[in-house]
Amino acid sequence: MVKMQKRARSEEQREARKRVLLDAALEQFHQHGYADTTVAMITRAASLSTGTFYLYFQSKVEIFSYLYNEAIDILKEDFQKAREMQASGYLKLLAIAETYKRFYRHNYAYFRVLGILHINQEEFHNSDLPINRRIDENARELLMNIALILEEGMNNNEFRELDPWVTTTMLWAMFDGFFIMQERKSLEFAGISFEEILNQGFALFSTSLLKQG
Amino acid sequence: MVKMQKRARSEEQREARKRVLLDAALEQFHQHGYADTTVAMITRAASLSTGTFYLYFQSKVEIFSYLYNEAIDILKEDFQKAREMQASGYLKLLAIAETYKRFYRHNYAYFRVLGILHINQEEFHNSDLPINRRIDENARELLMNIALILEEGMNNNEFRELDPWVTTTMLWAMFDGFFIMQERKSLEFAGISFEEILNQGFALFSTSLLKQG
Amino acid sequence: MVKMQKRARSEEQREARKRVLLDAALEQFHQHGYADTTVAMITRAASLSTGTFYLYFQSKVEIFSYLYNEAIDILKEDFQKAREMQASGYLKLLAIAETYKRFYRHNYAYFRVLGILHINQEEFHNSDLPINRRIDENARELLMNIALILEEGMNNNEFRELDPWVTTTMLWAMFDGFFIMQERKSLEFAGISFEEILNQGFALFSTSLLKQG
Amino acid sequence: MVKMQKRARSEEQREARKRVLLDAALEQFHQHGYADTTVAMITRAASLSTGTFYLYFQSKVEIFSYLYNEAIDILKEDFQKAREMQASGYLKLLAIAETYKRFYRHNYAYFRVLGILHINQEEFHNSDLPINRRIDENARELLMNIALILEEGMNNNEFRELDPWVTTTMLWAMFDGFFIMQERKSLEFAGISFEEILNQGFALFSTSLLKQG
DNA sequence: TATGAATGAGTTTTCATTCAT
DNA sequence: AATGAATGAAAACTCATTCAT
Repeated sequence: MVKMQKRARSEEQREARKRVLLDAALEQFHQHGYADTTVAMITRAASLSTGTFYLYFQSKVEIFSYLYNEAIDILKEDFQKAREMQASGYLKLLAIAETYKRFYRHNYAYFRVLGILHINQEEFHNSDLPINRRIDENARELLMNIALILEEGMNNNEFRELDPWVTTTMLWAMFDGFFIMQERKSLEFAGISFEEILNQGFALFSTSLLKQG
Repeated sequence: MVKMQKRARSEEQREARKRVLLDAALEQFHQHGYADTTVAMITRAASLSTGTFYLYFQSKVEIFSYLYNEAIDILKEDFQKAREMQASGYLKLLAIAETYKRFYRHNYAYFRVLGILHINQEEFHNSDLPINRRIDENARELLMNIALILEEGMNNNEFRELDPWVTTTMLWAMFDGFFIMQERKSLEFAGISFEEILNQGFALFSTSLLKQG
Repeated sequence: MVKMQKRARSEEQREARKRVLLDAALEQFHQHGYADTTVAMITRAASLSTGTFYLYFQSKVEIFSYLYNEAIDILKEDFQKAREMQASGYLKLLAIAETYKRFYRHNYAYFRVLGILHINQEEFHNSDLPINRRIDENARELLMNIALILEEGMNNNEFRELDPWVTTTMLWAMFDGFFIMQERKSLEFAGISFEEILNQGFALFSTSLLKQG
Repeated sequence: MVKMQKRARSEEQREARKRVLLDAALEQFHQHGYADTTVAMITRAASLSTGTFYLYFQSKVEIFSYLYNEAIDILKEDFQKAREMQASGYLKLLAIAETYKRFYRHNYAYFRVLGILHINQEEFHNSDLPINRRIDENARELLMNIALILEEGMNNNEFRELDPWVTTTMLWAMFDGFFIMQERKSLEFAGISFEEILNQGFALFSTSLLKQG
């Protein structure tokens, strides 16, 4: 019993430490990008030693993957809420768009993590971490929310008949594209705000989707 | 047609040698990605010495930028043709989509270069090469073709009234997203082909754009 | 006295390791000169890895600067003793000359470091290390000993009235010249020993300085 | 006969080219120091090609050696004049000092070459060029002028009896020291002008040398 | 468990010199 | 003889990861 508790406490501590490192990493990646963030920078920010890092994470890539996964978690939760709303498919999609905007405004560091992943892809391809499988799964679940909204809308005759999964993927790709544009400051350069482009994208997407104009 | 000598004396030969290096680099980047391609790998593939590389290019980033620029050139040429077609706006956009598919099928190495840029963004932000300005200009010209098609279509009452530049940017972002997806094998993972997603994207885009459903 | 462990944890051990590197560097610079000594050579001689070097010193220039500073330290200590002697100015200067000879005989590696600095000046001008400021200060203190001996001798009517600082500088320049000559083997070539020239120099200098011939 | 002339003319041309390269090199070394001057910089300044350089000089070291030798030539000529003056030994030495000052003022680029040699010694030690032997010989001749003045003065009972060659070497070392100091800006730092230190050095030297104070 | 010292592979770039033209 | 393109060795330094303490 006592032992159990001890274990529990230390497990708790372990999680707390992990959290500290994750937060520090998030901040550093946000500030300096992936390549220019060293493990030492993360641990310094977390007031821990370099070696400790490897007690909690296997590698620099791994901690990044965790953050990426968390980013998806954040989105997923809201996507789920959108899906479960009592409303038309159109409004649900609108809610998804809003979720994106919120995410951009209130979780900018996580938002950047999503962008950074694309930007340092190569590094991640080579790593074969279990977390990566979880990410894929998680991303699938995230997207499933959209796919279901689409499917439902089609069944309700609200949306046109399309392959829901292909359409979802396309939508997701579109968002990725927006992230990339934002990340490489192309939007800034073109004098277009992130929200503007997002709005436009959604407008086009939903217009096209709706059975009746 | 230029006979490859041991020394490139004429301007023509010089260009030929540059070409050899560019081709070698294209192949290496295609095979191993940017970070994992060393200058030595490029010169070895070109049967030249390391030092020679720096006779023709300032740095590894620069040669990549040239390739990127060439990729845009390839697209631009066809975009321009699409724009100058005697056809409806819809068909012109279709031609643009076809161009993309062709590019993907016949210029896969260049296609990857476009993807790689996004992926190694950080590296490129810091470099302040003249070529980068040219790239920006080139990309603008490329996109201008789309913007003009859109504008024309709007004037002809074929397309709905939208901000052409925002819409173009959005379209471009969507394509970037497709590149990224392809690059990180997400499509493969989802069991969707690149062409399929591209078709879908265009279908959605044009459907939404056309005044009459 | 500090037992050499695989890891230098204490400050003391850290200093010991620094010492090992300094000694290795001293030996290598002595053997091969500055330019022809690589960091790898130093660490190999110290049985450490390249990376470790940069744990203790910022750069190759820096470790050299430290050695240079130590060379001055060695001289300074003896210069100070000479200045504090209970003796005439003449004898004090003689003691200084002796110090030089001892330095040459017993600290030849350090002696060469002094010569090498002159020889690789350019390299050092560009580096803006904190140690360099310390060196300047240290050199000033070293010379101050001579200046004070001169000043005292002038006050005592033992030496002729001259600007002590200019005279000190001149004396120091003369020594530098001897170092250089030795370094470039000119003396050897002329069939003159270092001690001989040193004696002669001091003889001339002091003769001229003394009020009464 | 015609052939002879042709030969003569081309020999002349050869010398002219060499001169152009030497002048260009002198300027470049003066401006950027030895290490930071590339062969390409020299040939560019001479409006010639890199390869041509090696038609006239064996290496970068060699051209430097030639310049060094020329610097000695310039001094030697005036030293000789000083020696041949109808005047006391003291005045002759004074003339030598004046020569030095003139050299410093009017041939500063050459002056720096003398300083640079000391500063890049290592590089020169390894090279075993014939010119180096000539330099040694030339330097010997240069110094011989001083040695002869000293010897003559001793014979005339004007100077004290000393080993002329050792004394000359010492004087030369002293000058080298002044060059070094100037080169590394130590004098500037100490607030002492080159001429001041030179005066002081000569004053001390001659005072000590003269039989009667 | 925590620490942080040690490791060492890995890569860009320069430039004196050579040599094909 | 002149050119300038080609060569390729060489070296400092970083940083993710390991491992002695």
